[in-house]
Amino acid sequence: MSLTELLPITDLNDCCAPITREPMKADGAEKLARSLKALADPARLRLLSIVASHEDAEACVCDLTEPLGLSQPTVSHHLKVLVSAGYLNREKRGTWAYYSLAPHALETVSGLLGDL
Amino acid sequence: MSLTELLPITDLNDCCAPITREPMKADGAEKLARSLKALADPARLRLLSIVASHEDAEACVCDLTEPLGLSQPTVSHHLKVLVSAGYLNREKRGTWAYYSLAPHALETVSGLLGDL
DNA sequence: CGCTTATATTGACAATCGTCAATGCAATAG
DNA sequence: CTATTGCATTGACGATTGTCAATATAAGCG
Repeated sequence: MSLTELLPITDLNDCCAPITREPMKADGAEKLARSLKALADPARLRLLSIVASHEDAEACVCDLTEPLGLSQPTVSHHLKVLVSAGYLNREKRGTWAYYSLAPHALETVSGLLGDL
Repeated sequence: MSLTELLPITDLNDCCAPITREPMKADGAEKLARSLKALADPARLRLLSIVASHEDAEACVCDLTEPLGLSQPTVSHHLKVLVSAGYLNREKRGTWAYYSLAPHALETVSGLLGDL
């Protein structure tokens, strides 16, 4: 996945007309596929799920490395993919980086799948 | 994606308890990731969308090759991925193979994302 | 200033993926 | 039977991915 080309989830809203039964255009299909690819990894799904179940729905990298059983650079990499795709927000406070769920990102992509 | 290990979508229903705010287990994350990976490709999203917008929601390979601009073997490959993941059903009638949407597959995965 | 701690980046590697040309396999037509 | 048509499979190829070790950056502490 090329990180530099990821679009925020909000751009997905115009990937396809919501009600019509027309086939998806190539452009919309690529946008949606990019958003799904960012989600389609067990480590990233667990990261989202751990963040979601934390108090205040935020967590720092140190909270995430051990439960996943992956190295710290690998966790940082997955977090970057999720931020680039618009699923997570990143806030740096002091030495720590706190990740939190982006408000409607998951609902948006989930809704688009339902309309497919 | 290893085609032999794909599970039917129905198996996703026990990938994680629906309401709880517990982090996903590794096993459930892998199942859901496999289902999402099958979806996370522009050609496959367009295939689903074309099938969905057809009369009777079914189409043969000959209907699908030209609108995608991909070779026939490539289209057959993508269709196989979608069938293995449980998104499409395949019925052979005479020389033709007709693909149709599996009834609740997309809703299931879409619902799981919403609960994440 | 140097030392420690938390996170990010780089570079490498094996594994997987998407694609096509060539070929195989069934089912129908003649 | 042979020829044709629709689809599947195989094998190859470059491209992308997930992972880690090593290194870099940056913030706080002494």
